[in-house]
Amino acid sequence: MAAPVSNDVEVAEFAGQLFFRLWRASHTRTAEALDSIGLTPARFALLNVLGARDGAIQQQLSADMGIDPSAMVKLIDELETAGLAERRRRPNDRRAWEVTITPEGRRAIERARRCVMQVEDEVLGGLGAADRHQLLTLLRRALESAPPQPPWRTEEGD
Amino acid sequence: MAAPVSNDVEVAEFAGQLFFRLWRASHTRTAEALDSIGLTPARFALLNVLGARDGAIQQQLSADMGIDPSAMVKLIDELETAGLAERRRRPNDRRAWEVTITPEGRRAIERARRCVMQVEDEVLGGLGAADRHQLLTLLRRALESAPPQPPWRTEEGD
DNA sequence: TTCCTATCATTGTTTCTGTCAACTATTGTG
DNA sequence: CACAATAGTTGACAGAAACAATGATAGGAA
Repeated sequence: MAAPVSNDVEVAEFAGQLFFRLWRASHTRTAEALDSIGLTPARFALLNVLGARDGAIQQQLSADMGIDPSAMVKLIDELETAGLAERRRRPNDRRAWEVTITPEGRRAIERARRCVMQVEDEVLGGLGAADRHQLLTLLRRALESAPPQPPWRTEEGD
Repeated sequence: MAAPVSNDVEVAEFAGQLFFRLWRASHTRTAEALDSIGLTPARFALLNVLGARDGAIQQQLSADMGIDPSAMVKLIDELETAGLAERRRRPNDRRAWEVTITPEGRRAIERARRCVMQVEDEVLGGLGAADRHQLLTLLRRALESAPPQPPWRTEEGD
């Protein structure tokens, strides 16, 4: 068994590489933590979007998350099977399905958020509270001004 | 034709999601930019490592980059085919291959770095110089203290 | 109305990538 | 010498993602 890889910053000098390594560290741990409550990073990401965009149709959801509509189908299937979300026909347009979050889905969000915040504590643990807040602020500002993405593939939520 | 997806920060409230979205924005643009000089993000990442770890054997390189040894084989093959790197047997241990960067490889690094820095200007363009420096500093510090990764899969360099 | 086109969701297909196990060659060790 | 360990390589396999095709519905034009 090989020794764990060190997070060598010296060779990861570009922002993109830093983003990737931090995302990877966060993603792995998040996947492990969410697994205990039957979620995946992608499912949690969708639940999170539903928490703010409840009742949106699938097209809007896939656009919001930046994933392919066909990937959204599978994701919603998973949530529906788990009883965390439901489809219902949009009254005025029977082509579209509005996706709503169930009460159990809301409870799952709360549990999942605690998991994810704990992971975030681990990943960003080396930073003090002020630095951490500053980092989050800068990340959000950078993202706001970053060039928009093409209508995209599958998102790995966290 | 679907409209470009907005980088909606409101629903991406966790650090992992922000890392992912910023990495994705950076990665796509970097791939496009590097394509014009026959490179990929992964090849560039390896070239970059070779610039600092010239003469290292493949095992060390794959550990440094956090990718599988078998993935490293293919990556080096690509660089060798392009004349940017070379394998040579380690004198004392004929099992191991030392990987060295060629002069052309060094020139490729320079060209590639200009491409990548230009992309970084686009992605982080919304931040002022001071904020940008601050962000990079915080990212490096976070990565240094983040929990080490298991001996991992393929890295998407930038 | 009827026809044509566009939209929403879904399915299936194809392609690609990473993961893993096996294999060769070489080294070190009892 | 026999045996285990290491470096690299190969090929098979599984999973994911992108894309095209389909069915159902809506809206507009003749």
